[in-house]
Amino acid sequence: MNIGEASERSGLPSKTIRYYEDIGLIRPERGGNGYRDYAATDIHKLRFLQRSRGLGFSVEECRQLLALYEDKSRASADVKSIAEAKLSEIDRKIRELTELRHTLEHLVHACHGNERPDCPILEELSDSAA
Amino acid sequence: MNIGEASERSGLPSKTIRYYEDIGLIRPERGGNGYRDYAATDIHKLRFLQRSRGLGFSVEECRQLLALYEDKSRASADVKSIAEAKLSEIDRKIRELTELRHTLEHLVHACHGNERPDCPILEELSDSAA
DNA sequence: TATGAACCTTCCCGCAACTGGAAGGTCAAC
DNA sequence: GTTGACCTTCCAGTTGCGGGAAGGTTCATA
Repeated sequence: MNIGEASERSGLPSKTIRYYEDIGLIRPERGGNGYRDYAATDIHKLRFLQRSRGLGFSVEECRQLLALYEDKSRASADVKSIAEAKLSEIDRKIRELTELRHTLEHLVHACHGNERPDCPILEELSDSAA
Repeated sequence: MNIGEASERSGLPSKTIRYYEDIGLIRPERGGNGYRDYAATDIHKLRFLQRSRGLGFSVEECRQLLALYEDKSRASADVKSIAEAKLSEIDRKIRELTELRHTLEHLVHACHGNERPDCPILEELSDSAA
């Protein structure tokens, strides 16, 4: 199957699929005309990539997950530890964003938002220790 | 003052300060030896940038904020609207990450994390509609 | 049979916001 | 005079693609 259909079936843009090939995540066959030819297992991998990227795994993490997926003798603990690391990373990001939210909300509430030039937001950014 | 001291006082790496100059955010004087020479107002701007970047504003947003900061006739409403837009963007990111967290936590809990190869995480990534 | 659209190919540039490193100039101390 | 810590510019790399050029292939239609 050509890349266009692979794109439709996997939910990934053709550009992305070519990129994944570039960085060695997938290796489709080539037809006599030079076109990429995707087999069912390739589509499977592409969908796997689409989902794991959607879950916030980096491409390198996806590479690890894909390797574990193809290694029938791997322990589920190996996969779990990657997922747990990602989980705590997500937690950290949520914490950081929440703090940011508080600070910014405080500033927004303090600002009158009128036609006058005095603005607590700029004052805070400029003067104090945020 | 040289870039090293400007770096210490602003909390920004020298590389970043040079980059901000490259993209036109600051324009320090130059000494006879070609060294950048930072005045107090430059340090002020750099700290402003350091804080607003830390609050999650993009460099382009920082450029706007800096322009508003320097424009004594601007209305505080202009600043407030930028901050409010950023606030809802942060909210959106938090929501997305929270959803992600739920999905991933569900998978992690479902996985035994032992020496056996069966792993619900990989099964989910591979088979179903995440 | 021609031709036009819709595919496909490779290649290279660009994004954000820096970071690292190479090659070289300057300055202050010993 | 020489060491070492500064400073300079420039170039390349990062992440994960997207845009677009220049060209080949395939298929339907006039």
